Amino acid sequence: MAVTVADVASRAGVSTASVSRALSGADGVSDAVRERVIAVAEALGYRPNTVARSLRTTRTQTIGLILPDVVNSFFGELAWAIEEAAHQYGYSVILCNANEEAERQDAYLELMLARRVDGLLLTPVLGESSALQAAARQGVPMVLVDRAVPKMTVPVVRADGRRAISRLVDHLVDLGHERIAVITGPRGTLTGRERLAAFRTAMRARSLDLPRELVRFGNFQADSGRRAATGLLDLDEPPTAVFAIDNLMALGALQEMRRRGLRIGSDIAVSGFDDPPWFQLLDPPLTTVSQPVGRMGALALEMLMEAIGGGRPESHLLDCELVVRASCGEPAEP
Amino acid sequence: MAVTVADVASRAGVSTASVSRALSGADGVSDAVRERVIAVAEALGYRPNTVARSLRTTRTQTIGLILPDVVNSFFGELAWAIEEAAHQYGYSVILCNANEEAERQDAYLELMLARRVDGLLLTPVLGESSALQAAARQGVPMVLVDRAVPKMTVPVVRADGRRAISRLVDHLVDLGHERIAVITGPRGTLTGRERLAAFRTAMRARSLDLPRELVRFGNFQADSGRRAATGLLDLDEPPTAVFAIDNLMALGALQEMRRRGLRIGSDIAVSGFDDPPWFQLLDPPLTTVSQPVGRMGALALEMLMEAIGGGRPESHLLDCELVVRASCGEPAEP
DNA sequence: CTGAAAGCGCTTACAG
DNA sequence: CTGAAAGCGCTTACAG
Repeated sequence: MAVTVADVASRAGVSTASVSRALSGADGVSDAVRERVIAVAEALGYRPNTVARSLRTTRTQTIGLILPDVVNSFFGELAWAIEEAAHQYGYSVILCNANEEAERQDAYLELMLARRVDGLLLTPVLGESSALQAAARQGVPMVLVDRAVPKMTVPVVRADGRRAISRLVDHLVDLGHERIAVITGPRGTLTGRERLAAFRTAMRARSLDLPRELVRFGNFQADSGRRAATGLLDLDEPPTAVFAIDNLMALGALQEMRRRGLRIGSDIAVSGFDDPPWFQLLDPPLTTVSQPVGRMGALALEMLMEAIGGGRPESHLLDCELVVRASCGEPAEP
Repeated sequence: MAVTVADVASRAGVSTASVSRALSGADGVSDAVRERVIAVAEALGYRPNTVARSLRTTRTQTIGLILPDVVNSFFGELAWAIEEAAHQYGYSVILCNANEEAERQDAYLELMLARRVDGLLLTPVLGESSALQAAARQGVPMVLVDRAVPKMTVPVVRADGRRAISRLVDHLVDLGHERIAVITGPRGTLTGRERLAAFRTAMRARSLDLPRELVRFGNFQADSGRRAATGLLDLDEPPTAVFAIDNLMALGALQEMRRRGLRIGSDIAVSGFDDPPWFQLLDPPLTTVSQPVGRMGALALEMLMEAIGGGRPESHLLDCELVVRASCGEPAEP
């Protein structure tokens, strides 16, 4: 039913080889033939079948993107930055939401491999993943984003929050806070551990204590932020400032504080991580550690292109930025 | 390099036909052969090449999703609802962001067709689209989401805001507002026209005037909301309430109001459209007309499955809900 | 420059 | 139940 190279060839009175060459822009065809073929293809409404092409060339011009939680605006933004960059390179992206479940991630990984994607971009979920190890061992071009996996040699692009977190602690301390709590990610995650460690280091640098009860472990989702805030606020001596290490846990914590009638910025200082557009719309606007999401996405894609081309891209660590707004007690902008 | 059916066949001592049958679960193979083939496939790490399968079966188990603006959280949420539903049906989704540009939409459409997606889900951008018309004429299974195209017979799933908008106007009027402004979408869009018309009808039902200067046309993006708010607030007699018909324009309007130091809910009433998670986090939480995004996505996918199966799914119009919070002057919940 | 032919890895009538 | 063979629509050595 659909028009094929054969149709174009017979109508143009040439071989399918010439049609293929003419249409692909390869040389080895006379201008006369090329023009005729192009005209005929146009007239017939020929649309190359990329499935057939892929079978022949073993390239699909498609990459797989597996993200752990797309409700999290950080990953939402990341997905679109990647999609945009991919199209720039002539690649399409198939995307999947692992929902922080290892089995789901692995199932999608298998699916991507069966679909013969040219490369894989993923933010691995917590836990062992045999599929991931296998794919890496097979040499599937792959780049990790935002999360590294302990003993894997796969290149990864991540953001380093240390500098910004240290500046955040300075900011809080300068505003008079000493009892500062942190809501971090699961113990098993590098992201959670690193940000917690950075926070702890920064506190120590200011000679401040970080007692056990002020460290709460969430799971990067809003509900856990709510629960963590509950625990903190119910303390005999609650913190005067709270730092949540992702935007969803910050959101949950804020909801709980609001529910209790606390005024952010005066009754309690709050700072988040990531910088979704609505952070600045909150009252007061939220002070936060912002990751360069767009650059991470674009860079991840470039690295993947390099890997697909047979190279061995290096890992990258980008710097985060402290965005000071009013939620820790600063005067709001006019 | 990768393991193929032929490899499995020779190792199992059967034909490729038997391998295919055994692995696909088709009948026409003895249990003995089936078991042997499965074991061998497993041992060899055989992963079927879906590209080859697709070429043969002319089914790709892939759908294309073209959205106009993924920064808009409505479409972000929609994308993920669709992705989720698609995977339930064993389909993968290739997604593209048309960025509200007709040429980009058409380029992606061509790409999807070349990739031989089994079906297409899209929210058409404003303006003529020959590619869209052509695809529809060719009978490509297709379902429109959120936006209909005037003379096209393609099935569409949309949300009807009329009832909720009428309730919103009642709500505002009951709170004493009479000078109510609306920030609507581009004149050319059905969405914009419909919501404006519904608003106008509701105002008339309450015997209220809607003077020209209180109707502002944006483009569904935050900046235009900001500009519209500027125009409204600069009026000699500014409105006491503003209704923005999408979440981004509401966001922009709120930013401008905040910039001017207006207190939402007391100095000015604001209501939005859609219901991203952070609407309830604003101070005060935003009253809004909420669309059933998840249901729209799931339904769109079901309709597309029907179309792919050769059916002619009917269009659907879902109802919106008015979510009353405090941004129009109601007391906040405890 | 041009074409005949092989082959990418599957699935599926067609025989037996 | 089983297999030999054709064919999906391309691209690309290989000859000429």
